[in-house]
Amino acid sequence: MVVHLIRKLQNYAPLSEEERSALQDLSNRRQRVLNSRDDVIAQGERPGFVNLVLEGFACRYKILPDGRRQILSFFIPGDLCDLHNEVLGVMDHSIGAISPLRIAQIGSDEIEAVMTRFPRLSRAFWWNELVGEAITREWLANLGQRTGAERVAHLLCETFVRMRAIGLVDAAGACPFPITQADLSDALGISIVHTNRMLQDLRAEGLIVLKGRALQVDDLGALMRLANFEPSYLHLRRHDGEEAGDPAEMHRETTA
Amino acid sequence: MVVHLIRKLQNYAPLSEEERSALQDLSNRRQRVLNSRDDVIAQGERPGFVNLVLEGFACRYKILPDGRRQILSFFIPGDLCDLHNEVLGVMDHSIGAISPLRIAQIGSDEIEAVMTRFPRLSRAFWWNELVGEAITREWLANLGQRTGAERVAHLLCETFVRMRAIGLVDAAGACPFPITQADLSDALGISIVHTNRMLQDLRAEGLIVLKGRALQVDDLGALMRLANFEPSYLHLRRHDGEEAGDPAEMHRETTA
DNA sequence: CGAGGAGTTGATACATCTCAAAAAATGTGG
DNA sequence: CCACATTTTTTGAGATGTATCAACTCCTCG
Repeated sequence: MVVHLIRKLQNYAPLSEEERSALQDLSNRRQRVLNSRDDVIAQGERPGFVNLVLEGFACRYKILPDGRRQILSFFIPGDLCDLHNEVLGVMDHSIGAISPLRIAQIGSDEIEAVMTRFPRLSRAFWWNELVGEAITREWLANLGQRTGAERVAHLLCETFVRMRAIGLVDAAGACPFPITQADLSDALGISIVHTNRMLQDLRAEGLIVLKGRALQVDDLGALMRLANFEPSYLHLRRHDGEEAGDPAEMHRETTA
Repeated sequence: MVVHLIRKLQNYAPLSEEERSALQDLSNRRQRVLNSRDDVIAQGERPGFVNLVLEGFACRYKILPDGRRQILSFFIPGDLCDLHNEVLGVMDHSIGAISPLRIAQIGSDEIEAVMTRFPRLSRAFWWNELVGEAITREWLANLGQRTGAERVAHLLCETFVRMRAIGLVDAAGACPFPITQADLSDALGISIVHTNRMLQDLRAEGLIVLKGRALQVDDLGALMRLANFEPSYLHLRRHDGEEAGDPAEMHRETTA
């Protein structure tokens, strides 16, 4: 659904009908469906396309020489991967599907054309890229400074807020969350067992319900406090965080 | 010294005399000198300039709500900070001087003009940005997957190789290294005490000599092996790493 | 209904942290 | 160039967060 991308970009600037349909076009031309754990593109390959996540979760990850895996970021619907990576030539990391995944493969030239035609869209893409970098920096702080419990809580906050921003949190305060505990631990730099225990602590305190590939946040404020989560790095419009908020509001936009 | 920037960019593409003097120009207009620990720009401020490090080390860092500090990257001579950060508006992190520092402050418009006039230089700047992001990703893997000893070794490898690439490693295999152990530990996510002990292990094994704000690497191969250091993410020309190499080679370029 | 993936549990080991203080290096003003 | 103040590095010892190993249970899905 390109609507997720549109919702996200509108955090930066409102888009015209024309701009929105240009995005719709881009995403309709060439699509690809993958299973969980399939690679969108692997370390060592040359990027041919810009990938737009339409449905499902993906991740950027890196395998160390000795086999350890670090997940570098999660992609949720509306996320754009590797807008500029062709400049480097060879991928120094991989992109893989976390869940069943549908993506649009967009040629660099097609993106280029749209960006030339719609300068505001071009700036919105830029903004989007920079927010991605800000998230990576926050992850660095997460791994470097926070305890296991904080890391887990922080990642849940981040993902939940990002999902909310694209309208994927429902009225009950729940959203799809297909990330396994093994994936979480590779993202957070802690063991699976420890991840499991930290999640149970969060459950025991009544902050979250996490089961069946879905995450429900019952007390976002408390979760944010526990994590030292300060959402400004996401550069979204709403920085409140007091309560999960009125989910109805998230549906205000046209559903493309 | 703009020569460091030039050397670095020439890892991507050779630059003409004209292009090099354009860079020289950029860096001569407006300069600024700071003491250790001064901020170049602080979290919350709006970036006004692109900063080019001419002499000394700086770092990008982030202060968590509860005061903990994470260093996100180190800047060495020739590094360009925040080529595009004006898009985000407000800095979500700070840039501070690690050592006495001299920087050039370049207006976005001046950079813009040069990039328009010299497309190859423009692509070189791009490449430079992307290498910066690749380094950040590697740091994530470093914090998430490596042990304390490996982290220390890895950061030393990275810094040493980057210094070598801009010609700042001397014939004895030594380079300036003004980073304190406290800084190292904030970058690596381990305590000062542990950092100290890991450094001593490296010394005891005869891999490095680190004292008086200088780092000498005596066995780069062994250090790289210990760290699981795989330099391809730096996207430099020489990926050997067998021995510190012939430093004379690094002086082949004109000294601007 | 069976199989493999995902989640959970308990027990033990160890890497790393914390606290506290000394030693060494560095900078500064007289 | 010395004396003092400050920062940085080093050391020791005890506390603890997290990893590891191994087993078991519970899902999910074909």
